[in-house]
Amino acid sequence: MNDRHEQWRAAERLALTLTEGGLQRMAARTLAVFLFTDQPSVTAGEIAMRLEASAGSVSGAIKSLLTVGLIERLPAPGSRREHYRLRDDAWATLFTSQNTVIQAMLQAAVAGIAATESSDPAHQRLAQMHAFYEFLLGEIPSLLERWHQQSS
Amino acid sequence: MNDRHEQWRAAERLALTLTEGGLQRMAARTLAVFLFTDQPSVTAGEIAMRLEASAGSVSGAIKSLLTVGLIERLPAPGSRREHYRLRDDAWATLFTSQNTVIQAMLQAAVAGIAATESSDPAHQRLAQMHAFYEFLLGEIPSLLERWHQQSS
DNA sequence: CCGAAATTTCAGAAATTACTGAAGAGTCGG
DNA sequence: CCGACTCTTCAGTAATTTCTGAAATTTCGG
Repeated sequence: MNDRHEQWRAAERLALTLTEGGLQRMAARTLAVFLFTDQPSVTAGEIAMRLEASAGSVSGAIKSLLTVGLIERLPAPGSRREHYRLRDDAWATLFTSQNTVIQAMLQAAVAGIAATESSDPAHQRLAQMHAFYEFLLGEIPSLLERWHQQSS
Repeated sequence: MNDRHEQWRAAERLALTLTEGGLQRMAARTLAVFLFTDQPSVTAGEIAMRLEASAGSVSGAIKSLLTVGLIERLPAPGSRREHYRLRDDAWATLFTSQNTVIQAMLQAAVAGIAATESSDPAHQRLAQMHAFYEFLLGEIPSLLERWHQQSS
């Protein structure tokens, strides 16, 4: 039930799901390593070995995960290698970053509304779209607040 | 302010945003046409002309939009061509379809938890992940309910 | 400061994904 | 039913994305 092989299968499957969710392939696999490792932190070299991937692609993946805030660089524990680990609020962060798309949709709707006459059917459709994404965006803060309350 | 060219620029920009959100390129551009057209319904041929794309790629895009429920085929008005239009609840549908990823994440977390001992740090991380996505999934029904109440 | 170990960068290769064009299937008017 | 018109399917191609490998850079121990 807890053999390494089974864990590894689960990790690869999760990586595929993360890819569905918009992460790049190698970034997703790297994130899976951060999740499933039995150590408190990992180095780029360990990830490369684990995934049988080149140091270069791992470097790129780590960079992108750092950028979106899913992992963090640890204060060097005297070693030459950089240590990284999954951030505590990684999932909420991932969720939030995906919501930037919502803002973009909202702005696109605004632009479309401005470019159409109110008599144009397109105007109506864009207004509906705008209403939905505005609603959605408004719900997110309280949603995250409820989460933080519940998890603390 | 309401010239066709400006509208078209807005449509192309929205298509790009939709692509960010996970739609395929041509499906996104097709959806933009459904939004910005000044007619109540459009045919595949009109879309192909508008996008300067092949009939084949438009056919594929329409098929995928039908599958996720963003557009609908209209009862044929006596013409030989099929007419399609954006569905009323398209945006809520799009939102919901994106949430299938959340369910997949949840299941991935469950699988990981089952594959690790509780003493393993990975077990803790997976439990946190599970908690977040379970929370998220639980919030969605009431969220959509509030939307339907507000929009009606 | 120098050398070793690790990471980052980047050009090229590989793989994946998306589009086209043509052939085939379906459908409606006559 | 036949013929014309439209849509769909699919194999091949084009384009994009992603990975690798090697060189350059950074960092730390000595």
